[in-house]
Amino acid sequence: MAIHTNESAENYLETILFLSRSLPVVRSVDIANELGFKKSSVSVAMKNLREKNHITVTDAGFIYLTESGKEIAETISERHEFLTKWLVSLGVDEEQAADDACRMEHVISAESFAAIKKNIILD
Amino acid sequence: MAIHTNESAENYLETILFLSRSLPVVRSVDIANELGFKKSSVSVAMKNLREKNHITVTDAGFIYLTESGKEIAETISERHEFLTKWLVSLGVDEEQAADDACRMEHVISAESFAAIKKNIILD
DNA sequence: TTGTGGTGTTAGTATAGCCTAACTTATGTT
DNA sequence: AACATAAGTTAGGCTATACTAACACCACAA
Repeated sequence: MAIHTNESAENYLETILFLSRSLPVVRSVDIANELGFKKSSVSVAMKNLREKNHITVTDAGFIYLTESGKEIAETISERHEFLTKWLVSLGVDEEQAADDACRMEHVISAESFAAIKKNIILD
Repeated sequence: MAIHTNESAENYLETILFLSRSLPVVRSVDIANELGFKKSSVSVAMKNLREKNHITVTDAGFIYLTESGKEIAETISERHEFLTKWLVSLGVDEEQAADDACRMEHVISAESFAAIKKNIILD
């Protein structure tokens, strides 16, 4: 049976990366808004990510990905984009595609994703 | 964020269907053996499935899918087979493919699965 | 200076799903 | 009869992840 080891953590990291592309700095509250979670939930999650050394947080509350955090975020983000585009190219509705991608991106092995990427040409 | 509403339940139902293909009757202990779970866990899960009317259980402990249970089980089972074959056809190792399929099968929307099935010809 | 809004934290709650431990019950063997 | 084995149940524990409630802090405005 699948153990969702880190799905939640992966999502937070991906969101931090995503937000960092449009915001000058990323704060807990930005993540909460983006994900529709309460700030207390994000606060606890950030504490965990800090303990795992996937992020650093400045005194001002600005959140930055560490090397390991960036690596995870980029992996998930790449999958997200690819899977979304792929589903859309198959005729799936944008929103639904993004939604499904958001769940699939966490459960595919590196091996399978590589195989999919190699065999499916987009654009 | 994804809410794994029924991943566990879906898996149990799929397993019941799977076992019913090779066993004369399916009992809790068979499910526990198949999934590598403890019988107490299965017992509780069966209680939930019973309450949701996805299975019926005879006095002798034989488990049968109801219409709704069968429908879910068949949906998931079809996805499992399709996704596994697909990944294998892309060069993914049998075991890894089955493993990934087992996780993907629960998170894909009906719309996306239909689109994938329509666009990918296997065999 | 006092008050208000925005941000973050902590504590405690709830649910899902697995686990171990302990128990009941039925069956079957000696 | 007595005990072992197999099957199922219940109670309680643990982890992950979200939640609400309550509070601390800061900065700015009246």
